[in-house]
Amino acid sequence: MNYWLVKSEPEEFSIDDLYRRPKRTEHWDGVRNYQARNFMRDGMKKGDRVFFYHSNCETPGIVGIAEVVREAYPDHTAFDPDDPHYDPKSDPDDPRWLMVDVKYVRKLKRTIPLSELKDNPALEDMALVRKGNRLSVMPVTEDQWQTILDME
DNA sequence: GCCAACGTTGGC
DNA sequence: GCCAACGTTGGC
Repeated sequence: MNYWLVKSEPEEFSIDDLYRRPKRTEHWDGVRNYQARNFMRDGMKKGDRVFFYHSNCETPGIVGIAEVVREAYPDHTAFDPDDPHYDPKSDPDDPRWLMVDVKYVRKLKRTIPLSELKDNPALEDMALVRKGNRLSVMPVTEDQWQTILDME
């Protein structure tokens, strides 16, 4: 099994929003970064576990766990001119952008704030804690996963 | 192919 | 709200 971390702005889509979705499942649309897309396309497999991270909010940090329930398929929001993530260069016959479906697993007992993640030497290789990193989908090693669960 | 300009991300 | 860091765009 592989481990991942995805970011979301809670005012746009929070862990509670995921919980309230039918079947507690939502498609992870709107990723418009090639590196992040490639992780979804090439790496994310059904059953993989995913840390849910809240960004751009009062206390940025890891708030919960989800799981991949459907592997990469075309992100239809790229084809919709009325969608904020519309990309005219994504051809429906050769989709440029992909998404996966993720399902709520559980909330963490507490938010693990970014500040604590940055302070833990065991996590210094995570893209998340490196300065200026904007990647919204990233891999997490098994050791990092366990370290974070221990922090919970 | 270079690189300046621009738009976005996201912590603070 | 500010702004540093980064990715993308497009002129040349």
